[in-house]
Amino acid sequence: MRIATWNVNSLRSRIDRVERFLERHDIDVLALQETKAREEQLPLMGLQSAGYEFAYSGTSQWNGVALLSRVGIEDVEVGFPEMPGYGDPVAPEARAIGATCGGVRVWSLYVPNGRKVDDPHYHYKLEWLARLREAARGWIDTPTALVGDWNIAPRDEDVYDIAAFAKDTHVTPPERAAFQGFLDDGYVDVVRPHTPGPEVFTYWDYYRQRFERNRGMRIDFVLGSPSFAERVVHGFIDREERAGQGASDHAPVVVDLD
DNA sequence: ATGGTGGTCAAACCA
Repeated sequence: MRIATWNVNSLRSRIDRVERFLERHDIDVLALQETKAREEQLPLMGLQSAGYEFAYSGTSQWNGVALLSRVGIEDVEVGFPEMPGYGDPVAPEARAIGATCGGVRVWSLYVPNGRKVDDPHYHYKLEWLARLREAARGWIDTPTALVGDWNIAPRDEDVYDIAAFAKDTHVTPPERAAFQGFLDDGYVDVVRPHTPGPEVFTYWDYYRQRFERNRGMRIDFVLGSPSFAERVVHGFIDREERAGQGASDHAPVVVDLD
């Protein structure tokens, strides 16, 4: 079984790329983030005729998470839809959708963007991660994958120039500690062992030819529970998907299970 | 400190 995650930065504007990606890599389950549409706006006919079922949660033009599966999709659950108190048009959205696909629990995650250190969104991000971790502890003994855009670069080598991020989110100790918490609980970054070397990125900003210069960040991850991780035989980042006209700013991340 | 590009939806906000 082959599972992928991709921050697609608008599903409608990239539906052709999504369909080609699924076909090119023979994907069974695809977790999407930043779908940027209400469910009724989504162009699903081609995907349905290709045999994919769909679970979606998105209430505005921003964000939105989805799961596509051609190996079944059961017990769909929307996670963390609302954390009151921020009075923010973005925060009330659901940022996680989970389903059991082919016997594996997959959570498509869009971890909040903290914007600036100490911005209310930054604190919201940390709080959201703490709540996710609490829930994820309960899933550790089942085959579970927490996949998606974590908006955290866990190591210095996960950004193109750590000095350039001195005052930025994504690399602060509290964010990294939040990410490490999942590892401490037993989740495993199942892709990194298959992508050796520093500066192996999943995201490159659209500006200033960051992709062409490989000035990127590694912020998209597949964290597997032990019973998931032990089934992973391969993983890779589809860097080619970031190239050319009409690319998302994120590349898909793919894992193979036995 | 700002601005660079791209998406949504047609001004301003988000990444």
